[in-house]
Amino acid sequence: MKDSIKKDIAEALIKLFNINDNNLIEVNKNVNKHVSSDYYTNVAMRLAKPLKKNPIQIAEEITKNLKAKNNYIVDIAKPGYINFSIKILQKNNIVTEILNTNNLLAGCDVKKPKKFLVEFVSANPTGPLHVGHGRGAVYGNIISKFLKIQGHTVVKEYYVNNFGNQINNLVLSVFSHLDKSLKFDESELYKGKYIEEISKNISLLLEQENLRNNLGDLLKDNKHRKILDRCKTAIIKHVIDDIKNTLNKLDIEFDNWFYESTLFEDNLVDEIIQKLKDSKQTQKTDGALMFLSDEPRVLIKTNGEYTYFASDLAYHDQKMKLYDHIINVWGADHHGYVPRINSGLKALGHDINKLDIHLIQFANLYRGKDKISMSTRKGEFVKLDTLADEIGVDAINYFYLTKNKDQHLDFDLDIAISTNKNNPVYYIQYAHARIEKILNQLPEYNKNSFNPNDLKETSEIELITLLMDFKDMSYKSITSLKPNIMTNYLYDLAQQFHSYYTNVKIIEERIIYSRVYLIAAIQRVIRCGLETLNINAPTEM
RNA sequence: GCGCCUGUAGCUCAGUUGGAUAGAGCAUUAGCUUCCGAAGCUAAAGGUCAGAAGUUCAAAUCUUCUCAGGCGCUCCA
Repeated sequence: MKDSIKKDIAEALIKLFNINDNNLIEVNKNVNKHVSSDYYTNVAMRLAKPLKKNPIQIAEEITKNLKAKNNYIVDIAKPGYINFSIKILQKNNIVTEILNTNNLLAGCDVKKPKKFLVEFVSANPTGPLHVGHGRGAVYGNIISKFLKIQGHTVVKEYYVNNFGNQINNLVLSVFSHLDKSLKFDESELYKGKYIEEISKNISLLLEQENLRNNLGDLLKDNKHRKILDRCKTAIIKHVIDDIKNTLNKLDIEFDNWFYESTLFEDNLVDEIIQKLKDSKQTQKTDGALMFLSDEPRVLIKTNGEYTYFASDLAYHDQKMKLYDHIINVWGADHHGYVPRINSGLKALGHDINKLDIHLIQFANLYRGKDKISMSTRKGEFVKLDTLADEIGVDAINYFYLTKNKDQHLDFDLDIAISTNKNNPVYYIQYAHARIEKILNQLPEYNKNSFNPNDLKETSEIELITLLMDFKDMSYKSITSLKPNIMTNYLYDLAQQFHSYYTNVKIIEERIIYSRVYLIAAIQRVIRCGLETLNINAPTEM
């Protein structure tokens, strides 16, 4: 509808002023409560200056030259708006359109599908996922889905940092737990229940090798290197399995688990360092190798170890070659790292427009007024598992997705577990279930036909207008990767429906079947929206 | 000190590439059950869009500055 209005205006402009510029014409949904129209355009005001004419006058001329006026009513408002009201009968057809369309999201398809890599979660394998990881996990998963809906090919990848120092600290943490007499830097050690669990496994492994009582020697002595590596591998596997279980619980599945260590095994890190050296963008400072960015950044430390920066560049270098576009989902605390990666990749000859780094702001969880902690190191955290068990996957998805990613998010578990209208997930699902109940009582409603003339109540027109918006709204949500647009819309729709339900009785002695079609269409849209967000649409609750 | 994100009703937040008189929910107050699920609905009240200047016919939205909060400025990960 919006498109056909736009087309009509475009034709009028060519005819009147010989202006052929589609970017000039905006047709927007009217959100102003004091104006009753559906759409408006500001084109007359934008033309006022170049044409040196009064915008009202321009609006009048355009209005007179609109072609397909039979679908809508036009009026002009100061200082130069042209308002379009879709005729009610025309509007009401959206009901059957929704019910007869196979794929409501078909309009989101892109013309040229690309190969995407979406890298997300990628928490260091030094402990279980906690609630702090939840937002990035859910966000990464949903934008991957949105990209797929658009028709792109998407690979979801978890980048496992299994190489650096923090893994050594994890191993030491386990050993420290097994033998209290060993002395390490306490502040570097990981604590928490999971360390105990891992320790049990490792203890068994060491007993088999008769090394359980010689942990100190094991660490010092180079001849036990192989055993030590086996321990390390077993520890990482234990942590990764736990992470996989948690993600599984959230219905998040990765296509690929990429281990940092393979970059070194395949010599890729040295390759890109050589490349950077060749491009003369490195320098040696105090025995360390620096990359010359905004300021010198360390690639190889004085002690010969590689920094994360080095392996990250190797990782991205490889991915840039394999994909058309890469999205990294990072916590907002990493933002200072972005320019470094960009300049590094530029130096390696990559087009950095192919890389998008999505920074997710922190989410704070509350239980009533108590803030929930999430420090891995101290072992004081709530596992994401526990959260999933407590509030359910639907609530997790909804609450993490309902705010823009740039927005700090406070979310209260007491609301998420409540089963009343204070909980928006519940409220939306309830609308879906309520409709199901009615439709169940009228299984053969479609033996009666839909008559657009039946729906003339204000509440019905408002609902239909909302249904009409679904196409634009879902397009915007999916193509701009903003799930919060969808959550907000669904809440609005549920609200309108509940109000309608309370005020208009559908099952009466004389049933108006067009109303049944209307609520069926509402249910269809709610289900589609919820499924898009990985939230269940229950038929009863 | 420098950089990124944020600042809209008491609270949590919407607000479309700049458009008309600023939008919800919660909380508060006052109402609504012989009737499809009250797991709900209706209404009232609540605003210097952090502040200032600028651009524009038009600014919550764009620019600059100031203030406040969060985060980052390691040869940490």
